[in-house]
Amino acid sequence: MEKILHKNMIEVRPAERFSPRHTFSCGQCFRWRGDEDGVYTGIAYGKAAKIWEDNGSIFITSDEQDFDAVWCKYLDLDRDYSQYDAQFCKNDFMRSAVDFGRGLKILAQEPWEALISFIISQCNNIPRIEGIIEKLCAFWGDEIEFDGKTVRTFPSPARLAALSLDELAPLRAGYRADYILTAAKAVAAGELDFSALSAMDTATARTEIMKLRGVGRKVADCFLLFGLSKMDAFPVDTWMKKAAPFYGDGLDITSFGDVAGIAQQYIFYYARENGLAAK
DNA sequence: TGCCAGGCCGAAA
DNA sequence: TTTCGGCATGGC
Repeated sequence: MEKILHKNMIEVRPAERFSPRHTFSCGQCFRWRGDEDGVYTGIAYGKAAKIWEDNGSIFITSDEQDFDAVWCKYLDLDRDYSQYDAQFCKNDFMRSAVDFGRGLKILAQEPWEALISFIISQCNNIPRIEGIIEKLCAFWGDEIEFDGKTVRTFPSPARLAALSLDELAPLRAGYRADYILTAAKAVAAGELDFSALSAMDTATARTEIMKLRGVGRKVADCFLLFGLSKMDAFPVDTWMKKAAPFYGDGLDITSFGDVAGIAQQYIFYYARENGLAAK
């Protein structure tokens, strides 16, 4: 991967291993917005940026320091996913899924944001998930200036922990509000330590995070995969169950071993975008 | 209008 | 251990 410095912008090439569209619209994150030109705007680790692809390169509005400290890791740019193609493409279905989503990357999201985002996602549809998270940030996030306007970060655990259920009511998050508050209080009180979880093996970390009220196997594995970059975690949701008869044709998600989570994301994205139905 | 959404909890079997 | 009703809300 080649990094080229421009004024207020970093160029990375070649671009074929990273697709902003597939990465930001494959259902792993809820705060990146694309415009009609394919320019995506979002916030991570307190930094805002625009990211787009043009003429074989990826462009990121960032200085070199933020690129090295935040974006390179967040976008998983150093990992070449093509190394998994032979492993993933074991049948026609998997070949189609990988072809469809080629260029998607598993984002290294902030653990706290990933946890809350996927607590909100449970039994919910994506437009509404995005709406609830947008309100969450608008109400309680910190202001930062970007591109001539004010944008807001994802609110801190302490900020949310100080709220009551009544104060969370404007989110219209339903029964999930209680889960959000429970998680915020656990993190703010130091009972839930993301660094400690990160150091654990996946199975142990899963057992620990599932002790939180409102966190079952599905939310836990989304948190492990998208929030702690544990690539062997593999969330199984309704779409994955619908897809199972297809990818499971002599194949099992666990057979993808320590990158099962990446395989899972190809399958989920392909199944959802193509309205895959069970046989 | 009714069905469904990147589910989870607690009780019953 | 598996199954199942209830849960809040709103997108489609």
